[in-house]
Parts: sequence; structure tokens; C-alpha cells
Amino acid sequence: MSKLPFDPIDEAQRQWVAHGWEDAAPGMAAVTSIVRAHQILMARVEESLRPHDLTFSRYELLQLLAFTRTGALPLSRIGARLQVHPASVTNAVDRCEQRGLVKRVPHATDRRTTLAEITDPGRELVSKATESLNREVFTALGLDEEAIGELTGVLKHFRQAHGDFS
Amino acid sequence: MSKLPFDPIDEAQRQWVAHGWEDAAPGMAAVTSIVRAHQILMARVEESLRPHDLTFSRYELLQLLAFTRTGALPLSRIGARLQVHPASVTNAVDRCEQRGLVKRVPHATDRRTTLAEITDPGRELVSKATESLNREVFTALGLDEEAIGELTGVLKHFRQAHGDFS
DNA sequence: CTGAGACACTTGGACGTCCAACTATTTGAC
DNA sequence: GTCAAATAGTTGGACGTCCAAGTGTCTCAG
Repeated sequence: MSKLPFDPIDEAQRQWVAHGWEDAAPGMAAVTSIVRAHQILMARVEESLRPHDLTFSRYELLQLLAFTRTGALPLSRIGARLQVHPASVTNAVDRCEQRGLVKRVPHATDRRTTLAEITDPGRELVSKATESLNREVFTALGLDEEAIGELTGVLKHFRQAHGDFS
Repeated sequence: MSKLPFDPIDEAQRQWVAHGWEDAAPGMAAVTSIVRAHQILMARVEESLRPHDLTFSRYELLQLLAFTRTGALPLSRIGARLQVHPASVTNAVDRCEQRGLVKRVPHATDRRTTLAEITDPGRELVSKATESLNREVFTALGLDEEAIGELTGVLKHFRQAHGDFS
């Protein structure tokens, strides 16, 4: 994790202004900041999940199912909820199913639909994984409560502006 | 782009609290918000770059080189600057080189090192691509100037806390 | 001046993501 | 009722990312 002697985003912003793009510079800086923060976070998350032999996308799948009343959801609804492509859902369910964390179940009335249902081993694993994430990532962001709230709030506006939810 | 009738992050936060993880709930919400914002942004960025037949990582490579005095950098410094694995740099340079946007040049004194140098077609392309991004993404975030500044500021603290720069 | 360790880059493999194309099923307009 | 259109899921291919392993080069301590 090589540390740079300066903030690359400040530097980029200077370049943007120097090229006459001052109107776009703040947006560029914000976008770049999100991309970089995402890189840092995902590295930490994957590191925290590695002992459980889980990736973040599989964790998200299991956690989503664990929070459901019946522990099962149609693949299409999983995709809608996690905002990923149907092919990605197929992939994640495949891999979790191979490890017995999830099983495919046919829909009662619609034969097009397949449900993914979390198993007991799946519940157990996701519970431990959540404990790791809570301890090593979510409560160790290096930001105070106020900054975290500000961040979540601004991003909520952003997500809403881009049709994430209504 | 299916829109959900509720904010999935609010929902997740409720679940976290209901499970007795209230201390981790704000961090979870912030992390999830960044992940979602990143998803949304990358989709828009890739869409904006598609007409130029560029991906974001190749764009980043070209833009970095274009901002250099000599238009060339050792691959290792590119990796340090963009914070990506050496193998990813090799990959991006390969693909840009195939399209004549960049060329590999041996280092003058250190024979271990290879420089990537942007070509004139590379400069031309990255210039047009930047124009697209400025117009379609960076100046169209759906946030006011103040919110953008807040976002960038909080994320700067976050990045610094995680050793992104000093 | 020699050899161990650091450094720079590449390769092959695993994974997640998307898209385009395809099959199967259901819905709805006529 | 029928048939076109919409919906659900899968498959194969492209891309970017990382890791582990391997080659070549340089540095520096002894």
C-alpha cells in the first residue's frame, strides 16, 4: 500500500482548473474520491471476509436472504435489490450452492422463477462474517459519527437523484 | 434500472439495529452507500466513455500520462498513482498499445523499467473523452456545489485515515 | 566483487461484472 | 383461444482486478 506524498485528487483538481475546466473540477474530485474510497473499502472488506472464504458479493447475497422472513427470494428480486445483472446473480448463487450455503427451489406457481433459499450452514457463516465486518470495517472507518452521517446523507441524495429508489 | 420503492440502505440499517448491532449500523450504512454510489457512477462513466471505445481504467491511464511533462511514466509509478496492481497496469498498457494510444519505451538507465508514453492519437482521444465526462458526468451529479464539497472533504479525511497519502 | 535481497514487469489462473443471445414460461391484446 | 411481447433464468465471451509464480535487473553489505 504505497503512500503518495501528496493528495492525487488535489493534484487532479489543479490540473482540471489549469485546463479551463473549473466548472467540472469539483465533480471530478467528488467522483474520483468515491472511486478511491471504494477501492480502499473493498480491499478491507475482502480482507475481513477472506477467513470465511467469502467474497463481498456472496456475502451480500447471503445477508439479503438471511434478512428475509422465509430465507428465500426469486433470483430476479435479488438482482433488483443488489442492483446487479441477472448473470451476476446466477454466478453468485451457483458458487454459494456448490458450498451448500444456499439452495435453488422452484417457485410454487410461476415455473419461470427460481428461488434461492439460504441453508442453516449459510446462516451460520453469514452471522460470523457479519461479526467480522462489524468489528474490522464498519466500526473502524476512522471517521467520527458526524462525518459518517454527513457522508451517508449526501450519498442518499445522490442515489435518489439517480433513481436508486423513490 | 429498476427503482425500489424504498431506500435499501435505510432498510439495512433498521435490520442492523434490530439485531443489536447499533454501534456498527452507521458505518455499515456509509460503506453500503459508497458501494452503491460507486456502482451508479461507474455505469454512467462507462456509458459516457463507450463512444470513445475506452474503459475507465484505460481513460485513467491516458489522462495520467497526458498530465505528465514528458507524456511518459514507468509502469510502476502508474500503478502507485492509480493504486492498482502491477498486473492491471500491464493489462491496460497492453490494450492501449494495441490501439496505438500508448507505446512502451525502455528506461534510459534502468533496464528493469519500462515507460508507457502517450502518443498523439492517445492525446487526441483522451481530450475528447474528458470533454464527454465533464459534460455528462462531472457537471451532472445532481448535487449542489456545497454537497459536492462536503462529500469530497469527508472522503479526503477517510482516504488520509487509511494511508492513501500523507 | 560477489551473492542475497529488493525491485520491475509479465504470465496464467481465479473471480465478479456486464452484454448479447438463447430457452422456457407467462401475460395480455385481439 | 392464439399469438406476440414481456419476463425469468442461463450460457458464453469480453473485460478489469487481484494473487502467485517466474524472469530479468539492480543494489548494497560483507
